[in-house]
Amino acid sequence: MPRKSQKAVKSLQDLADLAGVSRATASRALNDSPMISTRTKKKLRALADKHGYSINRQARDFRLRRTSVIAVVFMLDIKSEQHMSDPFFLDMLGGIADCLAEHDYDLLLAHAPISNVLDLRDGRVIRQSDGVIFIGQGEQHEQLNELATGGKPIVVWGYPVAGKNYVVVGSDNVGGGYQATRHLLQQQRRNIAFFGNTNNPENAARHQGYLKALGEFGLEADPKLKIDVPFEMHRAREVIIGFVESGANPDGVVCLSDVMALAALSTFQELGVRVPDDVAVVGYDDISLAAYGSPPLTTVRQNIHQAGRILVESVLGIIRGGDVGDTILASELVVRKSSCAS
Amino acid sequence: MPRKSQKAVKSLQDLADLAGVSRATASRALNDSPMISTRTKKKLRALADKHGYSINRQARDFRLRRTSVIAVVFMLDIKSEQHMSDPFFLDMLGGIADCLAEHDYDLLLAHAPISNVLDLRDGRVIRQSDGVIFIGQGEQHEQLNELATGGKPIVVWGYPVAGKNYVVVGSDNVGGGYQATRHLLQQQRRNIAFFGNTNNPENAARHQGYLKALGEFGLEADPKLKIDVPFEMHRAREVIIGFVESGANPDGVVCLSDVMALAALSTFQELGVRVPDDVAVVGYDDISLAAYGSPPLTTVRQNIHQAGRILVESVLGIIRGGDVGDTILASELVVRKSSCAS
DNA sequence: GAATTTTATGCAATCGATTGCAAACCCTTG
DNA sequence: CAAGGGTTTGCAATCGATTGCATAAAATTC
Repeated sequence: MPRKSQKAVKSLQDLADLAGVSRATASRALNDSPMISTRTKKKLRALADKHGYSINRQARDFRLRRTSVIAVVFMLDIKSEQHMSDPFFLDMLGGIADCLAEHDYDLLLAHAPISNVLDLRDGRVIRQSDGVIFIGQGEQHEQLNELATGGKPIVVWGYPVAGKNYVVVGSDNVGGGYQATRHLLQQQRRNIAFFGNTNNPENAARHQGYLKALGEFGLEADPKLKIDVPFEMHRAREVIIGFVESGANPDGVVCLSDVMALAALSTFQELGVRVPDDVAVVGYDDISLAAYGSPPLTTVRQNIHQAGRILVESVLGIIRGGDVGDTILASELVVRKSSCAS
Repeated sequence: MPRKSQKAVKSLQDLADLAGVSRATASRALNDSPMISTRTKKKLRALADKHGYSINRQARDFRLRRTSVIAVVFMLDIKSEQHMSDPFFLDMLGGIADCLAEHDYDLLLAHAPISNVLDLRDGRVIRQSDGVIFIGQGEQHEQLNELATGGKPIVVWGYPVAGKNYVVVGSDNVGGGYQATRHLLQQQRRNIAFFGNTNNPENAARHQGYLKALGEFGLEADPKLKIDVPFEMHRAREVIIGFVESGANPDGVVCLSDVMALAALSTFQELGVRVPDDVAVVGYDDISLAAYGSPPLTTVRQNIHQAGRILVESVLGIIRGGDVGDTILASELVVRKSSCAS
């Protein structure tokens, strides 16, 4: 350990004084400007090291009129009651946080339910960030479109909609819904229910995949088998109980999330409906708990962690002025032995 | 909608010009300074409203030499492999985020595994925040102590240790471990295992509660029944398989988290050990999935969301210069019918 | 050695707020 | 009406960096 210096070197000025140069030179030296001689650079770097000087990012960002903050907004739909405690969100958040950290950006989390994203314009999320990542489109496609035209870099996790002018990162939801449904059909199941709210583009696409699979097997969807199950477990349970007691009798269920599927599994068993004998269940997301349900859950995996990284790369791309296009990731059916009879 | 003004009012100076006063007066008016007459205040407020002016927090914070940021560090122990995807973390994060937002603070998330918290001193977490919340003490009691003496406001979620000089918020871990164990003992179970790593104060306290309960029933702990199960599901499974195959034969298990308990449940069943007939399992945390395992999980509930809020109030209290003491929240056993025979 | 080019450094304005102190204003009152 | 007191307001420095432009120093050429 080097001897402690007389007084802390807190600002660039302190450092410059110590080196006998001006603040300007110190700044340029540390930023590796070509205007500065190698000798001076070396000297200043060494001095900075020795005295533990590190730049005041707040001051720098202030001067450069930027924030080094990316806001992340979880579009929790109040009606469908998806919680931020859905492990899906955390996986994604993890990917985002990792990638932002690598690029030296901060993460500002907004998690309150947002009834209208345009309201964000007056708040910190928009004004005090360099860009925003929205997780989910909700039913606010129009508003997102308007926000995007406001000049703030925006990227949305969801599904491309005709006429959008914001950047989308998403997974192949049609394919996911299709694979899940076909898997059930291949087991000779013919009364396949669809659990979940489809009033946002992402979920609508999965439903489209569901219809496509049914079509290939020459089936028509039974509207009674499509119900709007909330994402929250306790409320999901209530709805599913109502569904079963109303006499519905599916032999397969495609769910919009694993949490929902786990609730379904548990509720069916509670009601004496055997899984997978009477009804097979397929989930979505492949959260880590999926493998540990009983029975373990067959589900559609999206690479959420990677998705988080791509979201970040996309906003940063826009900030840098690049021409950023949409990204659609593959979905993959993960078959586990028991939630669907093999 | 009022007609758009000629040019955007972006800075205080713009607003002051518009009102025909100086920047200083505008600043004081918006901050409700007693130096300013009511008439001037009203005028400036109205003008600010009308032209959609809102203060530049970055500039203000810069001037006031503060950041309005509280950092949250999850002390993920590499060895025990607890993930941030443990729902426990998200619940707590939710409480923290809510409360910070109410106080107009930002949240900076640090989630990488931290091998030595003192390393944080050079990073943004410490330098660019007004205070830090640590979730968990890990094995770094000493380092936390040193950090706390560095003058940065710090609050730790964990369990009070003798000689600490940082503020702790935690729950009654001794009581939690005690209740869980006693519950099993009351069902005439006598070979009760303890799953999880106890090398941090929080978990050690739970183990102490476990020992206390055994003692009250005149039992001694069997060291073979205490094993170091990782928090991560897949790894937990491996360890539990090893445990059972080595001939261990507990009739009850106290786990350090629900995720671990769910892994235990599933692994036992996979191995043909019946739950709760052969072995009863108690978890910790009462995550929302706990009620939906099969069988549903008996567990110790901590009010995590509230804990998050208290953590925030505590750091802010320290920042304001208050005299902040520790907080210990109650733990409550939640008995569900099946993971332990009633 | 003087003139010219190249390279390295410094001066000072700037970003948008806050605040101590001085100055201007408005009332009373003698 | 001038002096004295209380109320409002403005001036200008400040926080810690970046950067265009001017200038100084060094290197090159004649």
